[in-house]
Amino acid sequence: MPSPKNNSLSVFEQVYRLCAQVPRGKVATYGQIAALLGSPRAAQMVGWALHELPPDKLSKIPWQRVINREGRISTTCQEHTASLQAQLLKKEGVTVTMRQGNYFVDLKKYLWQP
DNA sequence: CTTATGACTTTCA
DNA sequence: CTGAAAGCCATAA
Repeated sequence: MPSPKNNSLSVFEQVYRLCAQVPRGKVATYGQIAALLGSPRAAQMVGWALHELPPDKLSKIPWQRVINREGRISTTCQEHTASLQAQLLKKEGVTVTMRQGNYFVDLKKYLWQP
């Protein structure tokens, strides 16, 4: 598991920073974040970074605004459940719909475009 | 240097 | 259309 305790500007830090830039009421995809970091194929890294998101950042970083390419909340993390993420999004005015037990967001409408 | 892992993505049967 | 498999990238051991 990654734990970049050093002050080096790791991918994690960059991911956190980009997430913080996502405006309220908008969402971004893992691939999008990865592309902004300069590595369009490192989407899984983004997911990983958010998975390891430390508690102190959890309250400051809008991690819920980052979803997969289909606009689906595909978190498997037990601590941060999809339902919780969906609630956070709804609280921001983002419409979250449930299909077959999965939460979906309308990317056409809410995708963040920098 | 080699392996393993992960809240992803794309391709193929 | 659906599900499985391989591909990709950064970090840890």
